[in-house]
Amino acid sequence: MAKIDAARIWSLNHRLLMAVISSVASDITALGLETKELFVLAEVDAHPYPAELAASLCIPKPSVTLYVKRLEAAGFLRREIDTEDLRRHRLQLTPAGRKVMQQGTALLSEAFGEKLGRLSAAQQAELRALLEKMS
Amino acid sequence: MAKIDAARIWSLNHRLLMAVISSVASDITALGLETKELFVLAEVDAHPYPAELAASLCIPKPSVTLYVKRLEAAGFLRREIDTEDLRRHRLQLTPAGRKVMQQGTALLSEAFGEKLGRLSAAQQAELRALLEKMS
DNA sequence: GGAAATTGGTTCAACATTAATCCAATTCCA
DNA sequence: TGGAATTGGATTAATGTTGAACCAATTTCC
Repeated sequence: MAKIDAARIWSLNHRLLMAVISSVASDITALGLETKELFVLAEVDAHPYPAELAASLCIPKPSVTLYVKRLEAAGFLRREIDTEDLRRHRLQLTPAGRKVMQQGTALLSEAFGEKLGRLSAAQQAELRALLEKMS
Repeated sequence: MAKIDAARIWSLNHRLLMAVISSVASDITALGLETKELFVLAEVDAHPYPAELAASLCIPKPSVTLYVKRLEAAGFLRREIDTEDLRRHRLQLTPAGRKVMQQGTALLSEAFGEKLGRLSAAQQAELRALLEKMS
């Protein structure tokens, strides 16, 4: 059962996440960014370099280049050459970027929260713990 | 905390799934289909009509048209006009399609199983129950 | 019965993504 | 030290995806 079940759990999970993301996609674009760009924004604090973002988010480097370029043009991101390594671009959220990131994150939270709401607080904590253990 | 935490759980989960999928992508394409096509194949038994697949998988109709066309050309899928409703195309896995679907699913299971393996059997069952409750 | 609205699926043109390739800065190591 | 290998990031040409519009079958409802 283990093998089959893993695929089933994966697929359940995948559909759940996809349903959530597509339910908020239009609200997110109303904030002035695409959902993929929101993922990037939300990771910048933890991974302030494009190469790190690409690895962390499992997206190709050229995509990161593109998203960062758009986010910078929109005034959500600032980039400066790293003084330690002149190849690297250190990224930083602007105040506007942080605001829109928090708004987008709140939208996601709200939508996912509707699903999470079917669980008790203890179960939510349990879910989080299980996911963290797997990460 | 509820709001912030929902986004955190969502994001944890998302990264986990993306990491799994990208780790098996090349093995799946070696089977002769794309990962997106595998998702379609794996849903055909439960949702044998393109419109249902689009809704169930949260992908646009034109994409389903394309994937189904490719899967049919590859001999993994057969389609026939539904006698009840001449607009509908009833889809059916071919033996080859079922085989490759099972192989692809097994790859996914194996990769996800490595993550799942960090949980006890009881915890795995718990995770599944939580996800089903949310779906 | 039959016009209007809905639904299943396709097409195509516009748009988004990415593999392959490149350049520059850095690191490795003989 | 200095040439080879590696790494960060950008570019571009090719590929993948999808919104908008479409046609045909079905359903609704007057």
